[in-house]
Amino acid sequence: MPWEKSFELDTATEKAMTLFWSKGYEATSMADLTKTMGINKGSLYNAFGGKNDLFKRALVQYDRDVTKRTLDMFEKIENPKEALESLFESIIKDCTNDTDHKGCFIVNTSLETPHHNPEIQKIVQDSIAGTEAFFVRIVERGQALGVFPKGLNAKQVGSALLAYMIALRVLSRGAYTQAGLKNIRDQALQLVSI
Amino acid sequence: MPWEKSFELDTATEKAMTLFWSKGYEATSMADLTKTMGINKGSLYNAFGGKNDLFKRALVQYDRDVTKRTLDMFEKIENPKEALESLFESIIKDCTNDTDHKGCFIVNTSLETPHHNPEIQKIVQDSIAGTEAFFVRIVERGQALGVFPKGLNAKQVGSALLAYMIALRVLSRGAYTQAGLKNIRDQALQLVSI
DNA sequence: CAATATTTAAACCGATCGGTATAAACTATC
DNA sequence: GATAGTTTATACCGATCGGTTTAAATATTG
Repeated sequence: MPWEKSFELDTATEKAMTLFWSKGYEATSMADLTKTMGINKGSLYNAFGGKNDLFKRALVQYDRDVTKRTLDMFEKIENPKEALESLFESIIKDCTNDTDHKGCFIVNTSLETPHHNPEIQKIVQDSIAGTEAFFVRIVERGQALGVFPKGLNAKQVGSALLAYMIALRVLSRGAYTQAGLKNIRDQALQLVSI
Repeated sequence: MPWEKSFELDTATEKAMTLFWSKGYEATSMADLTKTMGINKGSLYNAFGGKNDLFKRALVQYDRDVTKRTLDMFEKIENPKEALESLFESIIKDCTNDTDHKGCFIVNTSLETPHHNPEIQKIVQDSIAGTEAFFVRIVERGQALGVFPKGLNAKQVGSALLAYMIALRVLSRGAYTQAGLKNIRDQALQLVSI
């Protein structure tokens, strides 16, 4: 056996991810990708298959390494109220820190969803369903611990928190003011305040 | 004076609008546009200037003929509670009726906003600010009429309603279930329930 | 009909699109 | 060092991109 592939698939995918995340599928060209990923066109096609396959791989990797990882992190916070506060705070902080205003790759893709193939659509749907389930669990745990009102309908409030999060991600791409974002965050947290 | 232009600029723009609305800027080609608008390439460039100018014109026209017109319509409803109910109902109804799942042209564009020129960005920002102001007025009027709780912070609740609306528009593109959309609508209306 | 202006179809432009092929340079194992 | 597989650079593919140009066909006014 003579040689192993010299570049890490996940590392290369991560660079592709950032491009697709920032610019979307259509506006990202293969030339962009090879330049940013630092690998040759031939290697890219050999390793990933094509633009669409690479996009799908990047989306799956984002869901695994960013979305799921972030949610896991916040779910480990013992106080659900603190978990929600930190989560929404981090979304707003993202907005100031990320000069590219990339927002959320999944949310961005969900807007292009009607023009993607079913596989991509399913990844987006599952990811969003996962985020909603996360919010429902947080609400239920908060109720069990007595830090959230017992009377809340956890599923309903979970949907509402998902909605607030998505709106923040959308508006953080540039169409809104920082003050407006904080208003929305405050309203989200007020949903579960006693 | 020999002749007037034979096609209505607004009618042609409306057809372009539907394309951009459904597919986004990048994914819509000049060939798509000339075919759908039913006018020749030369005429299109002569009358509109180019793809970007046409996009801007379509976006302005959408804001005028769809967004503002719709909001005006709902604002004319004397009971603010009914106005909100009808508005959110119509968003959900859009989702079932429109097989293309176009969502909202302004919201769709706001997601691509980082890659559009400042003029386009401003149209999106102003439109969203206008929608927020609409919600604030509705809330204030509802409070004055005693159908909404007096204790609400109208600006905060206005932001929250805007957020719910945006989330509905995003999720109606296909990433969510009909039941989930209704959950979100219910939560939005509960914001102002006594 | 004559004059004027618009629309159309079509060829054309250079650039770029996603994707492929090739051959040389490289790096590992044996 | 020979061998085998990977990488690179590069040229190439047909198709399409946004945009321009040209000339003929068309429609409106005087």
